[in-house]
Amino acid sequence: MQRYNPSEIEPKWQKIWQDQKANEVKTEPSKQKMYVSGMFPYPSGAGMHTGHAFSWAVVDAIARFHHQHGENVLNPIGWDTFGLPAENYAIKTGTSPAAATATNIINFKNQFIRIGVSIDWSREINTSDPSYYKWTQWVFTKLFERGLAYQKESLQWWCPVDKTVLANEQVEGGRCWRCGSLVEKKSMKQWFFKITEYADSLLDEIEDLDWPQKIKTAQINWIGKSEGAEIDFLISETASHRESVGLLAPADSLAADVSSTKKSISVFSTRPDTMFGATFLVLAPEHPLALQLGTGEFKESLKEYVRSAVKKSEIERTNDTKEKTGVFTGSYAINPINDEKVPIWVADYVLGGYGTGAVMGVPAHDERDYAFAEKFHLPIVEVIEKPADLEEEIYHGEGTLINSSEFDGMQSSQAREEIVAVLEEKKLGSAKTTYKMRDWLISRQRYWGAPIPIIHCPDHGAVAVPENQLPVMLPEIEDYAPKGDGLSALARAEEWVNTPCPNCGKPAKRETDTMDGYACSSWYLLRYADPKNAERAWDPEIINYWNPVDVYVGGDHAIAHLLYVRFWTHVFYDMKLVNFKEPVKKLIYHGYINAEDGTKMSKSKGNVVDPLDVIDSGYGADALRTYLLFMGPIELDASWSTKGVAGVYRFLNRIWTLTQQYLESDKTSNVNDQKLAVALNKTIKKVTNDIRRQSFNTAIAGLMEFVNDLYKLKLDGFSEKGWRDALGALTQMIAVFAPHMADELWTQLGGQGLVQKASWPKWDDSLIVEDMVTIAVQVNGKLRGEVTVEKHADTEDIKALALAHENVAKFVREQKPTKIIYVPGRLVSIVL
RNA sequence: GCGCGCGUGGUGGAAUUGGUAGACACGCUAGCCUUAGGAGCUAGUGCUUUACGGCGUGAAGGUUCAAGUCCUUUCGCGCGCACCA
Repeated sequence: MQRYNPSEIEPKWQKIWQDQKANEVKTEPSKQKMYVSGMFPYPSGAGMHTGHAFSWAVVDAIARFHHQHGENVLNPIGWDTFGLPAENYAIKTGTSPAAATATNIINFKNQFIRIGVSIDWSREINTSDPSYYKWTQWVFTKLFERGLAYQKESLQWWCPVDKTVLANEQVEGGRCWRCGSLVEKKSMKQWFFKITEYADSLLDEIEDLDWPQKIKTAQINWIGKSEGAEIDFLISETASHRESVGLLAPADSLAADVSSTKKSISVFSTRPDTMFGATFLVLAPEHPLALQLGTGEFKESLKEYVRSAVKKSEIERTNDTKEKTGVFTGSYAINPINDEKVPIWVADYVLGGYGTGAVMGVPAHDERDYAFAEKFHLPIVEVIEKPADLEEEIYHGEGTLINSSEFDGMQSSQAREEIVAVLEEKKLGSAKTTYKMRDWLISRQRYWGAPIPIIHCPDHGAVAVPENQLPVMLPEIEDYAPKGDGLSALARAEEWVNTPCPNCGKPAKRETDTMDGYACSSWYLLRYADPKNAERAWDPEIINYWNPVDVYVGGDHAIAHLLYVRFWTHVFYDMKLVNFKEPVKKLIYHGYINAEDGTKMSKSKGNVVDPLDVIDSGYGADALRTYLLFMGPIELDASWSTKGVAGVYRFLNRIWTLTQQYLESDKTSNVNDQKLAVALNKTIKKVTNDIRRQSFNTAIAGLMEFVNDLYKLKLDGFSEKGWRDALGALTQMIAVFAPHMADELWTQLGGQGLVQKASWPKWDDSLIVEDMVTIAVQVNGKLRGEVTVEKHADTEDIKALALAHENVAKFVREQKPTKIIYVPGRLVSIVL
């Protein structure tokens, strides 16, 4: 008997799939399409890890399942190759990032082939290939045309180690997402994408996405919409007249929307209804007016405070959240609702980057303002009636207004609108919505990225490189390292930098920053559908057939990538380049595979499981993939278990052995055919439905159960037809998880062509219900027995049978049941 | 602090709409078999009890004939955001 030997059959079938181009698909609008993709990998030198294997075990199970349903399945792959690791490696070793990337791609591609994923290799894309980044640059120029790409001087996150700026989304807990060093704030002129203009649009569509709730919530929180009002507090002349001229100098750094000519400070508040309780103003240390408001004796301490606060890292400032610090400026402002004079303070608990960088302090109804007022002995005025049973000092809920002159007695929700109306009339405020999300900072002072296609002309300013001059090729250079002067290595490629202005032909200079790698990954899901198009980024007709992606699989990038890709698609929709707003219908966000001890796999701990080692050690790719999906629900984190792989291998081996036994035996009988039919139809139904809802672990459990049944039933025998139906369907179903073995067994069983070309087995519901069904019997909610009845038995007969049951009768005794409930096919509940 | 999710055997987990809790697998125990292989096969395995039975889904209440599932309170864990006004 032939033994199950994955190391022999897996390479054999991988070659056949390659030779037959088995997974290449064409755009055929008449056919039902299915587009499934994993998040394309960054091909690192270390090779594929278990996370990749897991992602693509999921992707491939879905792809193959739909393929077997006769759908036109697109399962592409590409390489996300721009970025810091390749560049840092290049700097360290002196090889070019392009060369290192090319080697890594070959390596990764071989590894993907070895796990047997049904990828359409004709659609492979690579973001650092000029034929790809030409179109990334083209998108940039389109955004620029629409005013969605712009340059601005502002304070930005700067990674001192990688010597580049970072987007907000790339700063994790105050640290660089790549190297983990503490980031700093640096004022630089940078390129941005105006994602804030799409904040509402992105927010509106979230609800309808078939995405995990936690990702949707994370995005909603990140966008952070809050509705309220912007309110102007006039600076009191009496306190600051001596400084008035100097005070009104234009803002120099942070863009707070303070119109200095109006001599006022704007604050943002979601609670204008509490305005009568605003007893002070607080400015962020970064606020453009902060220093200028200093008067007399307060000037020095203010200067000192601002200097140290701005220097402090964001981490330091947020870590000591308990103790509030701040200084009085010596100036006052007028509360526009009651004309009260309130002191202006500067404190670092107010953030420079949110709202206007200034707040009105309402200590009675805000915990932070309360802590601040307590510490500095500022007046606390209650303006919303506190519920009687509330024990805390501060009430931040809604309620009835008090101490608010003509608004007394009004409900806060109504007062909010009326107070804003009054302010609007006085031209001292208006309703306003703010967002936590900032514009997407996309320039990087690094070499290994798509050059920003802009030429700076002395006469015309920033000019987009015309489409016929794209791509702006990355020049070959010797030294890739950034020098920390805020310029990328490209700035030193003089021949490349100096170029005529596309408008006037006069000498001009290229932009030397490159684009954030996330720009490249914001449209690749479109390019897969039309990967070879040299005329344009994509043909809308093709994209509108394949896209949006039906199922997108990944375990990372909850905010950054998954928000950016939505943003670009919304823009493309507005540009009429696609006919859908959302790029991804269903998102599967799977968990991590941890090491055997439950901790994160890491090279330094030496607990990394290399998927290729698992394959090579003899278990094979089929066992690896099946095990990864059997570990548990895919959205949960799981810990690797070597014993677990062995168990799944044993299961595959049992299928193999059973098939060989059938092929070698000549004895047939049909004693168990009926039981077999029941088990088979049940299994097909369960496995089909489980795979549909991505419950792979239970689908595999169902197949295991079926195989166990086959072993038990075969002893007495099946007919030839019984065997063929069972093994044929089993092979087709296991193909989703263990495709190599499936094709091998399918061929041995005499199947024509590849398993995936045969249509998925169907079940017959009428065959699932056995003639006799077991009904549980409960007395007062406790299980007391079981009765076996015919499937169409009469309800009254079943109830009678239940009461007659020996053990049941023992518990019922003389008592007369008050109620007998029958749940068809399941149980009888007797209530005494 | 706010938001989201989760608590089930020795372990990973199952129970799709309230209807026999613990499927399937790992581990463990016993037996059989052997061309000693990463074997294979068979049976058993929630806790407790000699048994009948009793108890069991983080804890405490509640709704119901019936609750892992629904409601209230509470404890613990994980993730995301975090002085966002």
